[in-house]
Amino acid sequence: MNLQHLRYLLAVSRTGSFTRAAAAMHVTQPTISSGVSELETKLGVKLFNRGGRGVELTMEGRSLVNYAVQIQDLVEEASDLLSRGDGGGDEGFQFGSIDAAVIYLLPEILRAYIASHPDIALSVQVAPSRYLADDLLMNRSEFAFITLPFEHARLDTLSLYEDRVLLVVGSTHRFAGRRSVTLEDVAGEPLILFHDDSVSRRIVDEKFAEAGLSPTVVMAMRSPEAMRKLVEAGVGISFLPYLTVQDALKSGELKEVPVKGVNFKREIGVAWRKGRYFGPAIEDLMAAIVEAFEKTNDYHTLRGK
Amino acid sequence: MNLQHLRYLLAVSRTGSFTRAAAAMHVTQPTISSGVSELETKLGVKLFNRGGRGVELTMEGRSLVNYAVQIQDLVEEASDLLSRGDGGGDEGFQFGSIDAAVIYLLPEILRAYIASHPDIALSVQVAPSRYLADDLLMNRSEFAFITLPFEHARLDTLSLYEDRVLLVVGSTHRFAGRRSVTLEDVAGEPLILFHDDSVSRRIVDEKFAEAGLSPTVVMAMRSPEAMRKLVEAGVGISFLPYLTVQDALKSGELKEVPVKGVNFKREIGVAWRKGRYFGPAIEDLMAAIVEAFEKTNDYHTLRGK
DNA sequence: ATTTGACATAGATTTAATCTATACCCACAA
DNA sequence: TTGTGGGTATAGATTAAATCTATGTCAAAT
Repeated sequence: MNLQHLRYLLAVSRTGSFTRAAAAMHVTQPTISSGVSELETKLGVKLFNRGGRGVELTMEGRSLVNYAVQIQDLVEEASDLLSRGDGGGDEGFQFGSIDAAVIYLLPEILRAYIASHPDIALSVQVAPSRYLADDLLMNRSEFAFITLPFEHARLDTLSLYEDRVLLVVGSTHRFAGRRSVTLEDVAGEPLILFHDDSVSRRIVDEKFAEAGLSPTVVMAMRSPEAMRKLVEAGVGISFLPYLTVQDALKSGELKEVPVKGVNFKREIGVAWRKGRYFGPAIEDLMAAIVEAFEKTNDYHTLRGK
Repeated sequence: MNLQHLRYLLAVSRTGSFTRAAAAMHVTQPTISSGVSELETKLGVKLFNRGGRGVELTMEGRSLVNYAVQIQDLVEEASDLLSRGDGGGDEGFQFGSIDAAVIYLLPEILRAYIASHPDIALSVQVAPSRYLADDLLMNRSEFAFITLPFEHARLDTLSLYEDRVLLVVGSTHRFAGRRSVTLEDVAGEPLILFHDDSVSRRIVDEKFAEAGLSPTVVMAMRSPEAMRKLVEAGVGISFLPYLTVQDALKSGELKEVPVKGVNFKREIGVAWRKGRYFGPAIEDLMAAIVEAFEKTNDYHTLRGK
């Protein structure tokens, strides 16, 4: 398969005919015929149903067209970028992070990096893990701090930090003084949890399911800050990562209550596109990060160096 | 530029040498040389700095490598899909929607569609507009209901429905009986607004900025349902789309208060990847949608048919 | 049945990719 | 400096691929 084949495929799908596609591509009709039929042979599927009056795409043809459009767009975008001359991008880059990491894990590392790289403009995108993964896949960010485990065929991940997920209640809640509670106790309370597309939520759901319990979820949200406020206000109780509630625990606005037989954990790590080539500015930051978390060796192993 | 060129580029970037890349690709070294130099000529940029001891990527080279990896992945994914034989996908598809649309605009259309297409399994992804756009671009969904205006070079959009955005307050709030309030009045109240990556939020922010006011935003969220609950509970007041609060207004749990000189609107529409080829099952649903909103002609114009 | 508008096939021709052989370049060491 | 080794560039021959011209075949419409 090559790009020419895909161009012919698209021309035929647009025009609905080999002959008209040939005219549009400024080649002769047999050229289109053999191009398409070579594609069909290579892939082992029929792409068009030939009729006496033009052709129409098969199911498989449609699938391939949808890929071909994407591939062509990428090729065009790449050529445009480089031909225009601003293909460097030495002056800054963007990375992604879940809010917990950017608030509690990164400040010191970033401070040092910015001090030693005054000419590099950093841009941080804060969002939930699954959206950061899209940014990575679409080249909108270089790497991202996300919640693990996060399996994706095109991403490499490296775990950096393990965080406990605690049951927290408002300081006036009736659980506030308890030495511990059971999972049954928790299931009977109004719960404020992460949305069900989040890793932290999945961990909690699994435990309830194991125990055969169905908790009462009164609100599902994506922002731990908002959840913390609602728990403090007594709207419900919640499972939140230690990082996001440590200050509220110290100040006494929230109370941790151990849950018998339950020990929730989540990992925070860094993810990047497999095979991605980092420039020196980015490689420096990655080095600082993996050093801060003492994962330098793991990182080099993953990057194959 | 063709796929072979990109393969050579990647091989050189991996091995750090034309000679080793040649060995890895089972061709001779001059083949790599001419392939790379042809790429460089076509694009008008130098991709590698040649030194006496191997080569290293330039800035532009790195950019192109990052595209090349993506392009190769797509090509591979497409071939795998079709070669494996399950390239059809006639039995169902996924589309995206913001929650307001799926709750208030679509039920009747979907009911009719499912009745007439019993063998098609629909899957709906509910998320904010910007994330739905990613799903479209990455071929994870066929089309999506999003908030407009939403400009993107690779997406076509069609506006379907215009929705008013209202100031709503809890039934016991001191604004509840007022005939109208001013924007200044609103700026002094605790406000619960959408996150600042949402279209509806942007509309509101712009109006405040025009008037030179800086409102007190006590909470920013993505879920209008959660926002509605908080407004009903008296935590603050909010600007919410009519669609999402119509029931609460009728039941009296919320009150609308007109704001002098302000008339917020947002549009809901459908978006899809430019040039995307819909199968008959999808085309049927699109037809039902554009007919329900009386946009059939606009749709055909956009699709060029 | 015949005509017409299309796609398929064969063989010649042009074009592009690749190979062999050799020239050249740079860093490093004597 | 001057050779030497590891590495890339260039030329010309060769092979493979893409495309063209000419013609065959098929299916729908009349």
